[in-house]
Amino acid sequence: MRAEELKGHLDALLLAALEDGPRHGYAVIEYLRESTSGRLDLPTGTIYPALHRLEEAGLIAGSWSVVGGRRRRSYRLTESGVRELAGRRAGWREFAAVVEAALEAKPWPSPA
Amino acid sequence: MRAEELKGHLDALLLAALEDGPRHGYAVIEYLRESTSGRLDLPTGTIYPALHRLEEAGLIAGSWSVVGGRRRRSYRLTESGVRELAGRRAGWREFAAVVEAALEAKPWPSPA
DNA sequence: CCCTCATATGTAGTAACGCTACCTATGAGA
DNA sequence: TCTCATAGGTAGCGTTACTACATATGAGGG
Repeated sequence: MRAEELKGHLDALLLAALEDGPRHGYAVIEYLRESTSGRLDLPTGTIYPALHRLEEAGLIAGSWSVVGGRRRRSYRLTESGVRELAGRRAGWREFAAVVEAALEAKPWPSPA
Repeated sequence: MRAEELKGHLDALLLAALEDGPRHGYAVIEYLRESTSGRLDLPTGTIYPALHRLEEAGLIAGSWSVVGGRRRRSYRLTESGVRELAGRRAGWREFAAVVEAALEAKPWPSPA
């Protein structure tokens, strides 16, 4: 699946990916791929700028480290990020409900 | 709710709004507002260009008429539009499933 | 008669954001 | 040596919903 239609929802997924502890960008990609059974495979050109945006917004905090000779930037949720994630989750449910209402506002909603 | 987060999904809603018969732009706005209990109130600057796009793409077909002294452009789904709508509905379900998987995937199941 | 509102359609310009394509660098394994 | 997986990054593009504005008619109130 392309992340094209993710517009406006990617941030929520990134925050969720950091909810159970810090991860670096590459690991976030793998996490999202695995947690969606391979259906969501984001390109690095999508992930890294998005993480920078979230850091700039103060929702996540990054720190450099070196593991196995490779430098990593690990991100953790800030307090603000935790609140934002909660709001995003609620926002998603609201959004999904609205789309489903509009999409399925049909006299035959369920198979007889 | 703003349609900002609709990016990539608005077309599906517009096609769905025309599924049970032709409507003109203004009526589409009202339909979407009512079918979502007022939660989705789209500005005309969003609707009209979007309808033009869909017509250009051959998914809907428009025709002018005059009702009560006011000109209207009514749109109906083309065959291509009907197929597109089916695909969009399937696409939505897939998309929603992916987002929910990523949003709710927890390595540590919440049941305490 | 005038003014405002609801109806009805439209455009111009802007901003957001995920994309493609590309670049750099290290460690492991063939 | 060569390629792949790992790890980070940027530049520029295309799409798309937005704000703000413009036009026009009919109905209703003052």
